[in-house]
Amino acid sequence: MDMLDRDGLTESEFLQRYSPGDYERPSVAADMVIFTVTDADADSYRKLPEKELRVLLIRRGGHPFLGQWALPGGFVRPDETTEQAAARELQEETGVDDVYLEQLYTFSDVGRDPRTWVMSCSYMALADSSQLQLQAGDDADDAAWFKVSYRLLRERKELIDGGFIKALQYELRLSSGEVELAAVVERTVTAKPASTATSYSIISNDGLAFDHAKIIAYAVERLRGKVNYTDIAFNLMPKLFTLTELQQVYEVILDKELLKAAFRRKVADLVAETDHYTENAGHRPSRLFRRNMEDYR
Amino acid sequence: MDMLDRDGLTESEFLQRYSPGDYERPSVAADMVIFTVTDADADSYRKLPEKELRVLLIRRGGHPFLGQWALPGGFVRPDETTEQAAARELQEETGVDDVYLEQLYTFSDVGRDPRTWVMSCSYMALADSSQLQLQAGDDADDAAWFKVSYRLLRERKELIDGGFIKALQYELRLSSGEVELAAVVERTVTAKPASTATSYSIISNDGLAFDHAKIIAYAVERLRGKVNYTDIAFNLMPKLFTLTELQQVYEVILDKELLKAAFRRKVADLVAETDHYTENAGHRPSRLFRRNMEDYR
DNA sequence: TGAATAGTGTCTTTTAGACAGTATGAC
DNA sequence: GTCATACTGTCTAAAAGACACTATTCA
Repeated sequence: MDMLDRDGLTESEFLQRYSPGDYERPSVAADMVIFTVTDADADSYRKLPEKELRVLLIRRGGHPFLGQWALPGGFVRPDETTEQAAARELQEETGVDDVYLEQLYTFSDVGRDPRTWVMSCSYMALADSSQLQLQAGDDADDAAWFKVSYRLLRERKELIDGGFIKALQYELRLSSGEVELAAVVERTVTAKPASTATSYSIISNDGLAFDHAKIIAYAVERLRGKVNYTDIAFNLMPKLFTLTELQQVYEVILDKELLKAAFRRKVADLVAETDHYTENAGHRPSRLFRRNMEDYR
Repeated sequence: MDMLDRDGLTESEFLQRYSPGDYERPSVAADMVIFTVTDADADSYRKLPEKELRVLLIRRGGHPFLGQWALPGGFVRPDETTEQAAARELQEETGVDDVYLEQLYTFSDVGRDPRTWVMSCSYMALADSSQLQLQAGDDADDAAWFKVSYRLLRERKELIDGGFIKALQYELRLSSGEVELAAVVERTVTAKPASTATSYSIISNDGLAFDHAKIIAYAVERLRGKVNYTDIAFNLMPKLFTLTELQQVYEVILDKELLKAAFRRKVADLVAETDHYTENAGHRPSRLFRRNMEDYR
């Protein structure tokens, strides 16, 4: 390119002389909602264990939010993308690097970090629990996998002039052993004649650092939204699994029971059967399946 | 909170003494893909005009990418969210402030801005064209509304060890009067046994600044994805519209013809009929509808 | 009257929901 | 045989696709 600008400079001349101004810049953190699905303790050896959706949190060892629980994350460096920063943190926290990673949303509320101007570019990671070391307190950090519950608590709709406001409050409950965290997050849809806007806010929060309740709520909603029309759930499954296990994963994500026959029809093209079966259960063995890579939509 | 950290400080003491380190921070820009739908010139007064999906671009008056076309946007300031920055830029560029705004994705590729470290937090805005001044060259800037075409160009699938790579190339064409811009963007899905990853890359680019071809492609895909299961399209409609116009908007977004009867069934609950009709068309008048705000799902 | 669009009726196909039935291995 | 789960068959209901038909205005 040889175009000259107002000062008669070429692009390379311009770039050589360019110096960034000294206006303020934010720090950008990559924070991660790492989901996995684990087995609950079975009541009896004959019953199948229930599945639980879990998320990794880290107990803060310093101010601010000392003693509270936060999502794993860290600051993005100049030589990497936000995604690479997320993958790097994930590797450091969990020791795995080959997991599903999806950018969620960039949170930038003023004052969301009391120290300084920090934006959070958040990611959702999905990992098969059999590849993870699930023990808490692995690092010097106090890390733990929390069971996730996210349920509609209250619903309010109000008609306004030519539109409406709809507010949905969801209760987020996180539990790990003795530790119980809870928060209420509200999603508000404001529909006006010309435009519709959606906003999230934290109504109450007990034990979660920063605005991380909002980020986790956003992640659960994204996961629920995608589970039905994508094959995202397979990122939570081991290589071989039974169709009942796959259904349990869908159910624990959606917090809703599904009908077996309909579920099997729905996933029929997504899975491929193998010649392996489960063994030594107190009941009929189940065929093991793997993800079907051949005819992907 | 009166918890003390390792140094024996309370949270407020900690914050008072806190000083941000001098490590490098990125600039964060809010860039916007502003969509609207306009009428093409009708062949005959008796025929209905076709609809066109349009996006606002600004011709760069300085380096880098001098003379090329870029999305409107600007840097986020410390006292505002990325969304507020986007809304502010939108107001400055188009004079409207009551439009639909949705965060898309944060692009952070290293070197995406040749000057310095800049991330782009991108937004999609949807506006009713009757509220906009559609003339180009409104500001001192050279601004124009480009007709958007986004079509699948090539599809490639390759089976790899235990997984596959699927690459979809889309051609993005933007035209405004004599100006024609074109780019090819590839979406690559890499499915491995443990995880699936999706990435976007620019294959070719003629006339678009920065990585904005990728951002526009991402916006079109988001819009197409949401049009079928949300009421997002109403943000592109005037207060009163015919069902044929609504269908045309769906069709121009999806780049696909829809069946009239099925379409009307689908949107039946989303619209409310009025007692007004179109007038002076060269054919039977059409009932005007408005968006139904009463029974929102 | 005819060109062009508005709007409806109905048949078929597909998909989802519901539920009952049979099958099988460990004890 | 019994328990618990595996797996299948089939009826019904709802949604989507396809297409033809009638209705209405204006030049």
